[in-house]
Amino acid sequence: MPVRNAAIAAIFDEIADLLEIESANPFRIRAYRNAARTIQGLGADLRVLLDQGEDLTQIPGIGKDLAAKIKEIIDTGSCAALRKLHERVPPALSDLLRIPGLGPKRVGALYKALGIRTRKQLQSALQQRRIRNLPGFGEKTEARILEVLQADLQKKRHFQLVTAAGYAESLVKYLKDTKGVQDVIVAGSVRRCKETVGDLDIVATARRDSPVMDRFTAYDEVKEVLSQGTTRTTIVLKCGLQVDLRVVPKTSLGAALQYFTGSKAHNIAIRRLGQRRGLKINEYGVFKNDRRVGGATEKSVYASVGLAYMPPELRENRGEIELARRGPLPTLVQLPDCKGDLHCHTRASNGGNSIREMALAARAHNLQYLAITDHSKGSSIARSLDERRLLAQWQEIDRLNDELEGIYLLKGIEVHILEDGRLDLADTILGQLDLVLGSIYSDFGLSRAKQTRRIQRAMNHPHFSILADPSGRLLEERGPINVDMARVIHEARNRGCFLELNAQPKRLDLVDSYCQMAKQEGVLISIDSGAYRTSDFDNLRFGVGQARRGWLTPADVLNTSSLGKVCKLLKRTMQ
DNA sequence: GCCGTTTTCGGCCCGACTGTTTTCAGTCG
Repeated sequence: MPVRNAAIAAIFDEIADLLEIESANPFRIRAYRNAARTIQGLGADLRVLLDQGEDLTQIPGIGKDLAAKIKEIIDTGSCAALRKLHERVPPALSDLLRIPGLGPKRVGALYKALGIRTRKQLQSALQQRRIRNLPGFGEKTEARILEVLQADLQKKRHFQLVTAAGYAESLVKYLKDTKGVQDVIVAGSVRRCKETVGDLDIVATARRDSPVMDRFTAYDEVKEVLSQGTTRTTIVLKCGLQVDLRVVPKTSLGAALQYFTGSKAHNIAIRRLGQRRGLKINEYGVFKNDRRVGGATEKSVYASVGLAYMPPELRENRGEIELARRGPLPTLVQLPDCKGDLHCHTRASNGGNSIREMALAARAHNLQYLAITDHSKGSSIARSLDERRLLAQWQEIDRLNDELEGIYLLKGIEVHILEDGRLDLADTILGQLDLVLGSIYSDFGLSRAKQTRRIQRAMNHPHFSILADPSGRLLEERGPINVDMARVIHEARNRGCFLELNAQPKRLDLVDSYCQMAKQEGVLISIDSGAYRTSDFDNLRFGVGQARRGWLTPADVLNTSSLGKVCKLLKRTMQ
């Protein structure tokens, strides 16, 4: 099994953990953490980059030393520096760092003073009250850690964006209805449209006498108040979602929003830029020698370091700052740019509504065209369509196209890509459709080589239009298939076909880094709802959010085109 | 360990809250 980026990032993170417990130079630790984060978000496979002879030190945060370690890990599967570290610090200690309330100093102290290496040893020492007498520990700390261990609270859940956004929107509404409150805005990873969210960050401005913090902790859904101050309060909701509320003066709103939207890596990079200009940037504003020079708006914060306003979805320190320094940022795709939707299901297969209902709902969402793409016969999904039922569906689509104004229905299918790459409907049928989505619905576990070949063969089919659900993943349920996506994207370009970004919250598939790759290759992405019922068209906004995270502009998206142009593009010509 | 319009050394983002402390270290985001 070849070493992948995630494994390299994990090794760097472990080195950082253990160095931290050793109280090593904090900047050296940060260098490992930064590198781990960069590697994880990297669009390209490091092994492939090395094979192509690329210079890894060109990657920000990777210098001579780390480049050599990456090469060592890829070549040998392990890292001598980590092995050496293990001789001094037991590897198990990095697990103790995951326990809230325990940081490197305390984990180090527990190990040095009491020899504690595991959760089990920790729990027994806590129960024997041996920890309260260590320097820096006390009764409260002992009780809190024991509580966390017993309740298994350390398992911090991640929530799908749609779920987190739902909680956030309710809370915003509740907080806005407080005396003296002016603005309440969701920041953090929800604002950046990350596919999963660990906690909510809410920024508010309020008059000094506003009871907003008390109202926050009194919210119906609160399970626990972790900390409460005048400017910051942290709670945990009954569902387990942690929420931070920050209250700042109106003049600091921009700085606070910028600060709490993150990402952390992006902010560090921005503040470093500020530092070089002699500026101090914090959540209250931009300061030059204690004189405020910006911070009322986010735009003013970016302007202070010579950059244009940056959409939240870009703020991941994945090259957006360099991009902004070179010239104007791309104008990212927005929901109203999407003129149609090329993937939905009806009652004919496993959807919940009729074709007419889906058409009317799409029109109500300001879409001009909608492709009906029920499942084909070979899929294991109940009531999938055979040739006979498909022909009947076409007649109904024709009738509706005659009847309905303002929405045009395209005839499509979501065809099952068989294990050997064939499609499970006859060519004569496929040739009569306006578009053919190809999806993988079985044999998820094929080897990388086989899976890649399977998709390439499917795309070879002259009537194949769009690779739907490209990775097949379902968040928290099923991981992505093992496939050489860079190659798939490249081959899609050669064959004139497209990739989908399925906007269902549990899919959000294609991921942002592959969207970027597709953009670079010139492969258009179709942002589709994959709707099963009329309400699912609401999900398109999450697909657009993901596309924006992948730096896509309207020109990079297939369904921003007019109906006429889309039909032309779908009639791909083999190259 | 990385980085460079202070360029091969000497910097490296910044503040809030808690608990254990008598002024601050540790943790967190």
